[in-house]
Amino acid sequence: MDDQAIPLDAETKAVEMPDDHREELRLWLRLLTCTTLIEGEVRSRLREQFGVTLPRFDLMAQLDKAPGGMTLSDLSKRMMVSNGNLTGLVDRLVTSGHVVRTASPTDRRASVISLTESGRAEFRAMATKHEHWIADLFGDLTERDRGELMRLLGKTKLSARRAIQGEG
Amino acid sequence: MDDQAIPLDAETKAVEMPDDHREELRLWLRLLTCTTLIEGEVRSRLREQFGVTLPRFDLMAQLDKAPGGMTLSDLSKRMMVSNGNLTGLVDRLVTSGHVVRTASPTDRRASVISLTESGRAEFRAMATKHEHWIADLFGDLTERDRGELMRLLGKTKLSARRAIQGEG
DNA sequence: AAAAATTACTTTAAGCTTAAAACAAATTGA
DNA sequence: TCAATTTGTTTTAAGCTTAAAGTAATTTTT
Repeated sequence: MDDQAIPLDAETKAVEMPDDHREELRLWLRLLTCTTLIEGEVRSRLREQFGVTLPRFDLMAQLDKAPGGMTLSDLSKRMMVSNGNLTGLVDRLVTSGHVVRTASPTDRRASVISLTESGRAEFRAMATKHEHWIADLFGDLTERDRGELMRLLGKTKLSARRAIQGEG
Repeated sequence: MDDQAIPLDAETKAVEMPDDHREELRLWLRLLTCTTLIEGEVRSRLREQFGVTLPRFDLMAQLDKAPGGMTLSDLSKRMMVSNGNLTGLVDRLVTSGHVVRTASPTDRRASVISLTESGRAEFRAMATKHEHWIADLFGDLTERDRGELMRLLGKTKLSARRAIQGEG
């Protein structure tokens, strides 16, 4: 094998070096930047225009999709946050009148959380605006871009899950 | 123009309805899911294997790239977090001996934050592992996938910035 | 040079978030 | 059946995060 000290250009280097993963790192940082950027803007607009926090909005969004309500465990899985986190979040939303806790008829440990009528109405108004903000934030992507990004993120999601399951 | 009440299938609907942005919403939620998934796993491994939190790691990563140190404002811009947040984060890292504050020679308001020797050594060890984790998490994407995802996220970043600047 | 505006940072209050420990109810297994 | 395990939730302690208000130093404007 030819192993002489021939200078390599950047392209070649990336291929030749067995353990260089700077490219994946840059990809991850860019993904993180996009999310942080958009999330921050959404958070800011929700606060300014509706006086609501993003976690509260996210929780109400989950409940809006489940007319019969959800348990804390369901919410925890869907929202990918800890159970303990939800206890406090739900408490505050109960206090503000957006959601109610109902004893589960089938499981005495669990309670079912649902939107109140006013909570649902308030959420729907916010959700409409929210959807427009998102459309605007992604507005410079073509339909083709969006489809392709969707596909690649789907693949990324599966890859991450595989890596997580494999180790955990 | 033919404007009769002909039933539309889902495909046609998406095209015909002027104000439906569910597709962008789904894209955003998927982006968020990917980030949350990966971030959670990285956070968990950093804690288990090194007893360090993700924000501490992120801060050290910024300082490692700036041998001369950085001011809080620099860090704030780079990390996209508030100034007040950094004050506490830096305080804790000073206490644990990972970073030092030095009075800025040119600006009496500012202090320069830099890694200590041991802080840098510790970070480098973590960073090596971290890079492998990321490579593994993105491991099922081909080189072509990664390039394409990088490009689309770049476009997304610009689009979001445009939408934010335009309103702000 | 003095006033006005900006910049760098800290403090505060409130809320978010997690991990870990605890508890009770439900399920599984012997 | 009864013990062991799992599941649903809460509590606790610590740390993260933000927005807003405040302080001090610097820069810009007049």
